[in-house]
Amino acid sequence: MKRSKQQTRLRILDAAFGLFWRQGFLRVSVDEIAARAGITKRALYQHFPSKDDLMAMTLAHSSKLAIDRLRAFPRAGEPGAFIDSFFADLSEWAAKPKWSGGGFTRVVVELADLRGHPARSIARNHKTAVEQWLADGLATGGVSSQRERAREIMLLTEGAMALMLIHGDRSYAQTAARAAKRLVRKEY
Amino acid sequence: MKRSKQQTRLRILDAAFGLFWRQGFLRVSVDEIAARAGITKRALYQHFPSKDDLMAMTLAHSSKLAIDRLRAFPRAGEPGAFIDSFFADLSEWAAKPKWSGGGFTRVVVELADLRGHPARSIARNHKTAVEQWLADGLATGGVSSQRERAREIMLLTEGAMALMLIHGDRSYAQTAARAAKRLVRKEY
DNA sequence: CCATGTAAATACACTCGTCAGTATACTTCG
DNA sequence: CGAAGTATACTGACGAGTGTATTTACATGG
Repeated sequence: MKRSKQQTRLRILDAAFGLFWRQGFLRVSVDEIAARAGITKRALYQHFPSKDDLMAMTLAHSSKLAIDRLRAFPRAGEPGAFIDSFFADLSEWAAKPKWSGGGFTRVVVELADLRGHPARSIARNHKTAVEQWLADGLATGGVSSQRERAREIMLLTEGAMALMLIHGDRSYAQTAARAAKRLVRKEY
Repeated sequence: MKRSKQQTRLRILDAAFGLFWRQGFLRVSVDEIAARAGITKRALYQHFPSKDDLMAMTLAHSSKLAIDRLRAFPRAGEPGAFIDSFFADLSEWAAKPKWSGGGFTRVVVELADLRGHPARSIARNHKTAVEQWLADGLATGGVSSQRERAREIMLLTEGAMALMLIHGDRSYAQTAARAAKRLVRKEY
């Protein structure tokens, strides 16, 4: 059962991501992560020095994945359609049976009082990248003041995630999409 | 040092609120709460049967306080001014040195995978009440489609809390206020 | 083709700390 | 007396991280 270092590392990151995402940081034990990765705890600690580091690495890894996914997202064409498909995607994501909100925001909330935690700056960079991606997409669609519009869409997106989680009601994503489309209309 | 049952109960709720709000549910121990309330743990357990119940009672209590505070909020007059003062209040709140986001949202996020937890329905009711309060305020100001507009403002508010926490940048509240004002304009 | 070294992982017991919740006997105040 | 609380020690569980000896599989060189 010899596996390459990289391979095992990835297995651990995948396992950690799935668990952190569903149950948060504090409610997941290192033993659980190791078990899910099909590995012993001792072996896990040969790859990551501590649970906090593992969490930071996990976030960094899933940020990469999420941003790759965004890059593949259809962004050209009319901004209304772009916004619609963006929020439709969000809504579909939230439809997963055990959806527990966005992983990045969740982590930041959970570690809200720990200002210096490495995971927080990763989450910050991630959100900044998404906002930038939105601004680029809007500019491509001919929207002016893309920076402000992109921020507004970020606000609506984060709000939709929180309220969908609180109420278990996905229609908040639709409301957010309608609001976003009105906000980017030229006539306004 | 004889105190009335009600008095002690309130001291505990206050202590718990302060700690839960800053550090979340999991990161606070019952011992800490008791110490902060100036009481022994044993005495605390004569008022609340478990930490989970205490948390639920704490949320219910602080929901009452928050809604009383909202009721005292100036709501009459021009909707633009109403929205401005609402988000200004939010921004000021977030300026507190150790601000850690909204307590209700934080709790829901932290317990995201525990669907049946009593604290969650309290948070849900709270957000519903706030949304209703917003709709009433908008209607008073002559805004039409107040329900949809109120939902949009909720989205912007929750988003602003999340992003202010993530980035440590209060300007998201201003962006949210501007967006909200544009969304309620009659001409739209 | 086989020996042997070595990286990766196992098995498993153990330390140390934390924390929810309990038990029991005592105290204070009205 | 009785309600409210103190003091203090305890149980039982869980979890992060370590120590140590052992095993598996591949690589390389003879």
